[in-house]
Parts: sequence; structure tokens; C-alpha cells
Amino acid sequence: MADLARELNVSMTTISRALSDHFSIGPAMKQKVLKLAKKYNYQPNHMASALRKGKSKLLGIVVPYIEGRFFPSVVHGIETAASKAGYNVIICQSNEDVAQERRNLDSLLSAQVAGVLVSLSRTTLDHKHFDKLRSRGLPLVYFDRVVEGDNVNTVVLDDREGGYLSTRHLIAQGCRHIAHLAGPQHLNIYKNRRQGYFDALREAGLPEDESMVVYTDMLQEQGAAGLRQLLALPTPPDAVFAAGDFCALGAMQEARRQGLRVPDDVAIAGFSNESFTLVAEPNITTVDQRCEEMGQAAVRLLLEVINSAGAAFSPRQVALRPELLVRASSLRPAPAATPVPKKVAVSRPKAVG
Amino acid sequence: MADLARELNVSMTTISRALSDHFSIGPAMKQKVLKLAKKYNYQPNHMASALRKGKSKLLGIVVPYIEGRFFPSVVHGIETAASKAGYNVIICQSNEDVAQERRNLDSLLSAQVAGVLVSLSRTTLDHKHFDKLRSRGLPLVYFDRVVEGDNVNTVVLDDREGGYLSTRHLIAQGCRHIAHLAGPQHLNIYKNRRQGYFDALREAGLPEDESMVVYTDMLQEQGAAGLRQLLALPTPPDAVFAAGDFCALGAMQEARRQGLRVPDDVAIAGFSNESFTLVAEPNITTVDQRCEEMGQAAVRLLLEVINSAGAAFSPRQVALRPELLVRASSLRPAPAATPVPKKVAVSRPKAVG
DNA sequence: TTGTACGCGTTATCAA
DNA sequence: TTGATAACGCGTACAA
Repeated sequence: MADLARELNVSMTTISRALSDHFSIGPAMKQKVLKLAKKYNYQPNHMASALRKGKSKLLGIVVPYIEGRFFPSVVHGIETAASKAGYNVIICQSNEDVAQERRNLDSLLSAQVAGVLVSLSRTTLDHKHFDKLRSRGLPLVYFDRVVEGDNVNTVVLDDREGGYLSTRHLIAQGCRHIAHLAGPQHLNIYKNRRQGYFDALREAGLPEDESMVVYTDMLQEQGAAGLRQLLALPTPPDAVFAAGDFCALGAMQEARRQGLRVPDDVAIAGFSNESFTLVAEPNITTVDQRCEEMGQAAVRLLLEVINSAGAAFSPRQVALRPELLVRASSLRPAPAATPVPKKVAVSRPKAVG
Repeated sequence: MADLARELNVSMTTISRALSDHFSIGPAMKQKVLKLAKKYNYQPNHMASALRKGKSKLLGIVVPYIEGRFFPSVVHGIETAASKAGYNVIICQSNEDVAQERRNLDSLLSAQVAGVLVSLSRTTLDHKHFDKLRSRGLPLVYFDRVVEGDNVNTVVLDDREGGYLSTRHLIAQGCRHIAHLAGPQHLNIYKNRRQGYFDALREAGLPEDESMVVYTDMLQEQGAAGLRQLLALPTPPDAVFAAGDFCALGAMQEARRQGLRVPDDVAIAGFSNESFTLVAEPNITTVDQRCEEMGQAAVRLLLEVINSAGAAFSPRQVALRPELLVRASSLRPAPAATPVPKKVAVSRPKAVG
């Protein structure tokens, strides 16, 4: 600060230059300043700097909530990547409420963040409120729960591929009547998981039967109820692909209540790699969502947009490749009785960015 | 901004007063300004305001990491409470590393936060680096992993009480040889859980036997190894109180591998209310840590310090009351054979703030 | 009730 | 290579 300038009999300009590693500064002077700064343990005021430069080192995050396995892990990835790049993160929760989401955006706007990372609330149907960011030129990246289209920056798991891999695995285990416990179809993630399920069935020449699909909100009880409903069909399923682990757990518990063996009588696969999938008996087959990678990819993309400052940046959509984790709940005792059907066009994974 | 002032032919001062609800402002004028502000959707610049007033609306959080059940839930509570009070939160991870923790503090200092909430890293042995905050008059509250002493603000779970309740419950179930899987004793939480365990034994007139305590890092495998070690004793335990759920899970799995029935042959209780405790078979008895309440209490305390601005504030230590969740893993078929010993002095819960 | 003038800490611009 | 000056957006004495 001014103290340093006085003590060294130079101007504040010189101090500023020394500290910010400006090119026009003598190495000798620079060392002197830095040394004295240490001694007084000078702490730069990011606010003043941001105010002057119009650029802060803050990123905003808006998530529906910070709980469960997914969002905390993504936030973990975001914070790690941001911190590495010299940014701090401000975190906001929308509590699955659009109105709150709107307030979050205003709040971040006021905090002068350099960019925003968003995962949409469940009740967000239109996204006019994000135009406010656009009009201020604030870089924006959606992750996981995204706005669809090619004029936005997004980072998602390739959920279709996840559903595809999972269902294909069940087919390879010899299952021929595979049911699906689906989630709310207005969310891209559940829509795509269902699509992957159908893609795998079609590829294997199995019927795409809507009566084998039960729509739920992915709750544990709904998984149980869903399976009950499916078992009452003329041809009950010999496998279930659930779009979420809680739902899969509910189904598995219900199966055992009904005296069925898992995976022998009915194989089960979930989605999300919740920690309890390794605790349940039998361990539940699931799909890992690469939470941390998603956070890091989102930050990487956001920083690219920020650093492209002005230079027209064409929006990018990144899809991460999911990982199928095969566990006991879907592993038939006499495995691979049926060879894996060979891939055809429809099975190609989407481009991975 | 200036635009509004020009449009209304008044000074910026007037605008400022209208927006900040100053007392000396005409209601008519105030309405006009607010209306125009909406129209232009004016967004206050918190940085400029903070710079001018020397007070920001930002709180800093430093946690070891954002994963698992505990920290995300506390952060959830913190963000909720802070947001309600008009604050935003900046979150930092120390990754269990003191050096990183130090950098986090510098970072928050530079961001001009109004106060800091900290849960210490595992490798933090001294805490001189927090003096830097003190010397700048920055309010500081520790939570969960705290500095001990009465000259700091802390919010913790009453871990001693948790250990006590858990052990007392096992005794009431008729168990007489109760072992303890303990955690690193330099962390207050594990030290206190162990203390509660001993308190309950003493109260019931049972021997306090160090050979029944195995020290671990609370990992699942260590729980299994710990139980193996205990079962090799001349008088093997008929119950185990583990200071963490992962450890309890490992012990339970090991018990079943050895052909023992849980809880009949050995009863098991854990700590933390991890979500898998409800998935494991049998469900695991555990202690809920009131994560969200902890976050909210920490924010409440921090805001008190902030608002006491200058007025000498005497540090406070808050302890939250834990909740014992009794599940099948510790519930003997013929329960309450032994009456609960009556409480004596040592069993009194500590004051709850 | 309103306006004027200045300063918070930093940096960009221009001149030396 | 360095210095003087103004400005970022807002809030607050003080005067009107």
C-alpha cells in the first residue's frame, strides 16, 4: 500500500507494478518491494482490483442443493480446478426453486463474478432469467441439468451411452425381458438414459415395449412399487435397468421380499454409483457419472470463454463418457451365455469433447 | 447509477439514498427511483460498496474437503443460513493440508470476507496462521474440528455424549464386554467419543479395559481388522462401539464372515449416520451429527461476532446434542433384559448453547 | 430533503 | 524505468 511507497520513497505506481509483475520494472526495485511486502505481510485487496479492472477472480456456482453424492463431488471438482487457476468460488443453492435460482443469479451478478456455472433447478422450465447474464457479457456454462441447444455451453455425462451400456450388459447376461424404471422425462438426463435403454434393445433385436417402462421420481419406494407393477405383467421382467440407484435399491429389496433371487431370477442395474451400492447385498451394478471430471471440465470450458474475452466464442457441448461398474446384482452365475450383439450405427457413442 | 441520476435530474446521492433505504428521503422520490431501477434492472455493485464501507457480504468457509456425508451437509446448512442473512459464501478446501489451509486463509483475506468458518485440516497441529485473521479483526468460528480452549468460538457436536449414549444403549441391551474401535486421538472428535465410551462403562460399573480399544483411522478395512483382533482375545466382545460408520460396517462384515450373528452374537453401533447404515443388513445403529444444525449454529455465532463489531465479544463454545438412532445391528431379540443403569453425575450432558 | 465533494485500494494512461 | 493523475461505483460528512 501507501505505507510501502512511503517507506521506499517511491510512488504507489511502482509498488503496484512490482507486485503485479509488470514488465517495466527494475529487478532490483522489484525484489525490494516484494521483500518489504512480505515483512508487512501485505494482502492485496481483490475487491479494489476487481473494481478498477472490471474483472474479478470469482466464479459463481448455482446448484439445486449440496447433498447426496453427485453435487458435492462436482463442486469438489469445480473448487479444485478453479483454485488451481487462481479463482475463488461462490456457491449458491436454488433448492429446486426457479425463484430462488433467479435470486441466486442476481446475487452473483452483484458479487461481480467473472463467470457462472449452473445446474438447473427441477422447476426451471424457461430460462429467460439467464439472458440477464448474457446481456452483461457474463460467461455461462451449464452442467448436468442443462438447457438443450447448440448456442449454450454445456458439460454433461453421456447419459444415453450410460443407459445403453447398462442395458447391453443385461442383454449379454442372457436377459431378454428387460424393464426400465425411468425418471421425469422433462429432465435431459432421464430422457437420455431411457433413450439408451431403447437403443440397446433395438440393436439386439428385442421389442421396444412401453409396458416394460415405469415412470417414477426415482425414489426408493417408487422402485419397489414399480417392480411390483412389473411382476404383475403376463411376462414379468428378468432384469431391471433403473435410472437411479435409490430406485434400483427399492426394486431389489422388493424382489427379495417377493422371494426372488437377485440376480438369478431378476438382474438389477442402477445409475449414479451411490456409495451404498457397494454396501447392499448383493452389490449393485451401476454407472459412474464422473462427477469430479464434470466439475473440472466445466471450469475448463468456462475459463476458455472468459479468456476468449470478446473474441467471438462459439458455444461448445461436452459429453463425458460414463463408466459401467458391473457388480453382483446383475452378474449371472453362468455368464456370457449369449454373446454380446455386435454394435451397429445406433450404438455409437456421441462425440466426446 | 449515474444513468438513473441523469434521467431523474437528481444527484447520485439521492439515488444512493433511495436504494439503500436511507431515512432522509422522500417517499415519492424513493418510489420513482426504485421503479426506474427495476426498469433498467439496476444491479448494485457489492464490491464497490464493500470497498467503500470496509464491510463485505461474503463469508469464507474452509473445510478439509467437500465429500462424504458430513461436510457437504454442514456447508448446506451454512449456505442456507448465510443466504437468509443476505450473505454469500466462498468455499475453500484444504485437502487435509496445512499449507493449503494457509493459502486458503490468504485467499479469503484478499477476497475481503466479513468472517471465516473453519474446520481444521487433519495435519494442522498449530494454528498460528489464524492469528493473521485476528490481527485484522476478522471474526472466526471453528466447527467440528476445532481448536480447544475458551478463547475461541466453536460449534461442535457433543461427541462425548454421543459415545456415551451409544455405549449406554449397548449396555442396556445386555452386553457386558463392549469393545471400542477408536479414531486418531489428536482430533477432538475421536477423543471425545472414546471418553463417552469410558464414561458409560464406569457408570455401569464395568471395567475400563484398554485392551478392548483398538485405534484405527476409521477405514472400513481397519474395522474388519480391528474386530479380528478383538475376537482373538481371551474374552471376546459381545458388542462393538465404532467411532465411525465405515469402521462399523467393516466390523459387521467381518463378524458375518466369521459366522457370528449380528446383533445376537455381537452387537454393533457406529457413528455419523452415513446413508449406507440404512442399506446394510442388518441396518446399523448410529449417531446423527446434526450436520445442518451445526452449519446454521456456526453462521449464527459468526454473525453475532460480526454484528458485535468492536464491542468486546467474549468467545463462546456451542455443543449440539447428538441423536442416537437405534437400528437392528444392536437390537437384541430379547431386549431390555437388563434395566438401564440409573444416571450418575458423570453422565450429565454438557451445556448446550 | 437534497446536493457537493471526497475517499475506499488499485491500476491504466500519459508524461517525464 | 518511474511518477502524477484519474477513474472504477458507491457511501458519507458537510453544506445548502
